[in-house]
This record gives sequence, structure tokens and C-alpha cells, in this order.
Amino acid sequence: MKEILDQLNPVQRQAVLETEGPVMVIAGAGSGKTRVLTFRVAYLLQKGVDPFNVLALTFTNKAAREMRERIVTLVGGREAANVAMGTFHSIFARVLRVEGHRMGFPNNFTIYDTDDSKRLIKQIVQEKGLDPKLYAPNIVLGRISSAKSNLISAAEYNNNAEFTGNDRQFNRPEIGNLYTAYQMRLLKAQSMDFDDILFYMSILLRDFPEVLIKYQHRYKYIMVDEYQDTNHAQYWIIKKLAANNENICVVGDDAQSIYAFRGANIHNILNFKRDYPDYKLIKLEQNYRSTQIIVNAANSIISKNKEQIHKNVWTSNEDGEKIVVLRAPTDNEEGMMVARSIFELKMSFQLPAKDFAILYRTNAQSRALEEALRKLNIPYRIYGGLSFYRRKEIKDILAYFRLVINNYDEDALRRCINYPARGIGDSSIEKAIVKASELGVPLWEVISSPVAAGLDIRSNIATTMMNFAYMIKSYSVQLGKADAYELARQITNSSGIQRDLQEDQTPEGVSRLENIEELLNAIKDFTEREVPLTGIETEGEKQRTLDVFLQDIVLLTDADEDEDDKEADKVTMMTIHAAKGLEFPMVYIVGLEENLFPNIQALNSRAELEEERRLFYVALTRAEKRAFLTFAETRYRHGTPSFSEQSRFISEIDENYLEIPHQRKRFANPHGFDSPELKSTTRQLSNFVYKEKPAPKRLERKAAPTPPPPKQDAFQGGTEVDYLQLIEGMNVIHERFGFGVILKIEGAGPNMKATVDFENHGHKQLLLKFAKLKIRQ
DNA sequence: ACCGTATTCAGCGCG
DNA sequence: TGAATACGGT
Repeated sequence: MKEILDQLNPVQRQAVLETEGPVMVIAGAGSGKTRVLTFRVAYLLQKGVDPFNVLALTFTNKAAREMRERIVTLVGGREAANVAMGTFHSIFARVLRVEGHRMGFPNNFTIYDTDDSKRLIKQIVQEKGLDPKLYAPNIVLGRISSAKSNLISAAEYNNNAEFTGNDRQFNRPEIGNLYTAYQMRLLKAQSMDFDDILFYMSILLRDFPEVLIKYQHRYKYIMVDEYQDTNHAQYWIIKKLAANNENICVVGDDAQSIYAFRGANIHNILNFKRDYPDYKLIKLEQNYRSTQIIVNAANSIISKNKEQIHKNVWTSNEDGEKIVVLRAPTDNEEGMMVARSIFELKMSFQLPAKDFAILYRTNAQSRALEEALRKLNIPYRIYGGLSFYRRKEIKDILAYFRLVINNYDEDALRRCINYPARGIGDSSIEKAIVKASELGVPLWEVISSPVAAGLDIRSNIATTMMNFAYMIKSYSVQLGKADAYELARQITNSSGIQRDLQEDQTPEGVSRLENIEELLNAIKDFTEREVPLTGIETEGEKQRTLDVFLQDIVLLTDADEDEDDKEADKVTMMTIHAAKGLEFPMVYIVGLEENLFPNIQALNSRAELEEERRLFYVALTRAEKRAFLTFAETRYRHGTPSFSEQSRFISEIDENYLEIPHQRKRFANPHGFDSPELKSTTRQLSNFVYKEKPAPKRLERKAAPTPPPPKQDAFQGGTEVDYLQLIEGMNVIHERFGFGVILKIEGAGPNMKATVDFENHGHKQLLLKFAKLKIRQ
């Protein structure tokens, strides 16, 4: 235990040790937040807390998995396996499988992903004869999602002046009714969408006291990561669950809140204070990730925001290089500049490609960058995009699995009956849907007994329908007994999907077939896997049957595969949103232009602009060693060239931290990136790079006048100086930063902290307990 | 049932 | 520009 705690700085240690009562940890970028969370769980377990009593909620599955792995190395697998650890959705979906019957859901309910939901909405809009442009699935689902995230039911929606008023204003008065219809259809299909998982969870805790008490007693210790990105529903659930013990610890950073557009409520952080007046506030302010320059530049950006919790992020890392600003004439040349810069840095320092990341505001920007990297043969990978489980061929097969598990899953039924073609056309399905709605029964009832339902279709089609239903039923019978892999193989073979794709000899067809093989392999892996996903699997779920497999995967996304790719040495390209929580030695933030970043659509309100600024803050704080900011004077947007000005965010950085290579005015030239002064830009960059250091391996350079001590040393409790004697105005010496004057001293005891003006290093904040300052005579 | 052409639209996206 | 969908002809 002691060795665990020794790896933490005093504030981190406090965040780990304060296990009782409400705690809010405001964790600055790179301050070791994950470390604190994992150590906290490990500490609880070592203290003897039953792992069954611990609940840790994360933002992504990946975060949960990584945390569990780290806890396993800290305290061993036995204990860690039973901690409930996962996303809100994966944890509460499991609770709902056990308790959902109280609200009319069977334990095998289906979870609709966003595509499924949109398909259903599209269908309903069509049935109601509404204008599909006005009631675009995206918009309708967005409204419904926003309502659910705020725990507003369909009935309440229609009585909610804010929602209905807004809808009328945009000429969409039917959204409330669509919400009602959508929920009815989901219920009839025994399905929930992603938002329903949180919504129904809240209903469960609100309306069923015995359930509330059960889970309040179970989860005696609750931790929530990325608290700034939780929405109201999540906030409410947490509050309810924690109400009895109030052993709740939330961790977040208001400066990194970038998902308000999706319903995240930054005020949850403020509500915390209101809900738990006697809470403890712990601020992790020391950054271990980035150089002084990057940390200070990031601070100068975020200080432009009005809405923020005051904090003082600082680092004792080296100063580092200035942030390089690069201007390109066009978006393509911006790509070439970035590619060349990466190439040169790679070569001069023998850096692996995976040390580099290119971050952009919008996905559309990736193309020019890709082309440039390809030209220079720099390997790259793009994060995001369509995840494996959302590809058409995969969804087609999964639809069969879904239908076999839950015959009432209407979306799955419509998918399967259409593919592969079996002679049941659109018109027959339309008739069946109408009939089902007339009779008030699930579509499946009409399809499986068309004659009994009185469906007006030709008898051969009715026979085809019944055969289809019979086939599905024959699979359903095997569900609980058969091995998931065997059953999946059987379904792909005998449903005709395999045959259909084998006939397709085009490259796409071949790739689809490969994807299906990959899916089957994943199922095989699953049958052999024992590692828990969330730690709260029931006995039934521990069996590796097909329905258990399916329950998991709808809640998984991209980041959960590509194991081999992860290790590959490639430049990472992704949106800034996707980069949250990651770090790279070298970071390029591209497209820093007004109207692109900050995005034009975010310029209407201060709140939105501030979110853009936080996004920029997140981008910059991903960088460990060096950051590059690039922009293009001309950029093709929607097919037409548009002129841009440099983003305001560049000017918001204190210019002391910026290196802006001189560039002469550019003359038109037909050779694109080979233009003379583009060369000069890159040459300048190289000069800049070469002169600084003699290219050692990696960037572990010790070029500073006095080599910095290894980071961790400061916390091994070395020789303690009598820092209590220090007063403001004193001249001091620091072993790394040299001569300086104490400007200010704050705090008391071990938290005593001084702002020192160093002759060669500017202002620094130092924790006196560790700074080992000497008094200069 | 399927294919080529016309049309439309364009921000970020966890689960 | 280019992806996604709607439409109209075979």
C-alpha cells in the first residue's frame, strides 16, 4: 500500500485517501487524473472494501478497460474482476436487464444504436405522411435525445412549453407526437435506444424504492470520471445512487468540457457544491505531460474564458520549444507543410511516426493531410469514421442475431426480410406494417402468421413469410444451448448471406466477406474470453451464448478494436474531440482559421465560443514536447474556395510562446508545395530544429544548462528544506531554474506554494515542500 | 430488384 | 468536393 501512495504527489495522494464523503477532484490537463482514479480504487480494495461495493463510471469503454488493467496490476485480478467499472451505458444496461421487467422490458431487450433509431424515426415520419425534409431523422432524434437526457418523457414533452414552443418556432409542431410514437414503437419492439438506458434507469430509481435501496446499498463507493461531460440524466442517477452513503468522488476538468453541444451540462460541477455542501474540493494542478511553454500557452488561452473554475496549472518540466505557427497559401499546401515538417523531425531525431498526431476541427480536413502524408510515404492512421459494427454487412448479420434473440425487434425484422432478397417486396412489408399497427401487435406477429392476421397478399408471399419466420424460430430455439460461434456460423451460412457475398467478386464484396469472417472470429474470441467487461455480469451473462455477445457489442465503438493497429508505427490523425484523454510528443493543430476553428456555427453565442476555446485548449494540451499551429489562407469548403483569416485563438496565445517563421508574400506558382517560399518555410523550420540540439535518440534531451531531475524524484520525499522560513521578496536559488525572487506565498504547511520570478525562466509556481529552494545571500 | 443519374447538403460524436 | 439519398428507367 505504501509503495502505491509513494508514487503520488501530495495532492494526488489526498484525492486517493479521502474515500469517505463527497469529493470533487478538478484535474487539470495532464495532472494524473487516471492515476488518481485507479489508485483510489486500488486503495479502497486494499483497505478491505468489498469490490462489489465499488462503482466506477467512465466516459468510454476504453477508459474502463485500461483502468481495470491497471488495477489488476496493482492489486491482482481476483479483486479487480468484481468492481463495477464501465460506461454509464454498459453498467446501467446490465442493471436494466435484471430490473427492466418492472417497466415492461424482458431481459433480452434490444439496444438500438443511432442508425437503428434513425431508421425507425424515418419510418414513422413516412407513416404519418410528414415532410421528410422538415422532419429529418437527425433533427427529430436530436430533439428526442435532448429531452430524454433531461429526463423529460414524451408526455411531459408535449406539456413542456420550452420544447413545444421551440418546435413551433421552427415549424416542427409534430415532434412531440413523433416522440410519443417513437417510444411506443420501441416498447413494442422491446427495445431501448442509448438515451433510454439512462432514462429508464432514472425511472427505475424514481419509481421503485426497493430497487433504489438495493443499489444504494450495493454501490457504497461511487466514482465518476470526466464529470464535466455528464448530462442531466447521468447527474441525476448518480445523485440518487449516492444519496445514502454519499461516498461519491467525481473527477473532471471544466476547462476540458467540449460536449455541451451533445447535452453535457457543465453545471453539474457547480451543482455538486450545492448538493453536497460539506464536500471536499481537490485541485490537481501540476501538469506532468507538457513543457512549460505548452502549459503556459494553454493557460493563456483558457484565461480568455469567463466561465471557469479558477485553477493554476503548472509544471516543473523543461521549458521546451516555442510553439511554431505555420501559414500556408492553400489547404493542400498546409498538408504538405505538415507532412514535410513531420518528415524532417522524424529524420533529424529518429522519431517513430507514432510520436506525431495531427488534430483537426472537422473530419473533412483529413483528406488534404492524407494526400500529403502519402506523397512523402509517411504511414498514418485515421481515428474515427465508421466503426466496424456499423458497416452495412455487419449490421445485416447482426440484424439476424438481434431478430433471433428478440423476435419483436422491428428494425431487425425489416432488415432481415429485405436481405438477402427472398421475394418479399416493399409493398408487402408496408401492408404488414399497416396491419400490425391496426391490430396493435408487433410486426413479427403479422409476418409469422400472415393468414391469421388477415393480411391481403398473394398466398405464395404469405408462405415465404411463414418460412422466413420458421427459419428465425428454429435459430431462436438453439439460443440458450448452442455455442455462440456455432450458431452464428450456422445463421450466416443458411440465411443466404454468405452465398450472396461469395457471388460478389468485386474488391468491396471480398472485403465485406472478410469483415464477416472477422465478426465470426470476434465471436469465437468471445466464447473463449473470461475477462469481465463491467464486473457485474450475472450468472446467465457469464455463459458465452450469442445473446450475451450481442448485448455487449452494441455498446462498443471503434476504439475497442484494432489491437494490432494500435501498436503500429503510424502518425495519428483525428478530430480534436476524438483526441480527448490522449497525448503525443508532437502535435499539429491544423486549420486554425476564423470560421473553421472557431467554427462559424459556434460564433453565435459566448457559450459556444467558449466551448470552441476549450476545444483549442484540449488540442494544445495533448502535446508533450512540441506543438505546431497551422492555417491556410485559402481553403476549399463545400467545393468552392474560401478565403480565411488566421484564427483568433492564435493571437490569444501570449506571443512569447510562439515562433512565427518569417514569410514573404507569396506569388502564384503552379507547383503547389514546391513553391520557393514554402521551401523557405520548411528550411527555417529545419534550421530552427537543427540548431537547438544535436539530435539524440528520442527527445530525451538534456541540453538544458542544468539537467532537470527526474520528475518522480521530487515526490520520493528527499531532503526536506525548511521552507517555512521563506518569505515574500526573498532572493532564492533553485537547482534547475537558478536565481529568482519570491513574489508571493500562498497556502500553509505542506501545501505552501510560492510564485517565484526566475531570471532565466520567468514566473513559476512551486510547492515549497519539494522545491528545495536555497536562500541567496 | 437493380442500376445510373440527379439532387442535396455540409460541425464536433460517447454509448 | 464528395457522400448519401431520391428518383426514374429497365
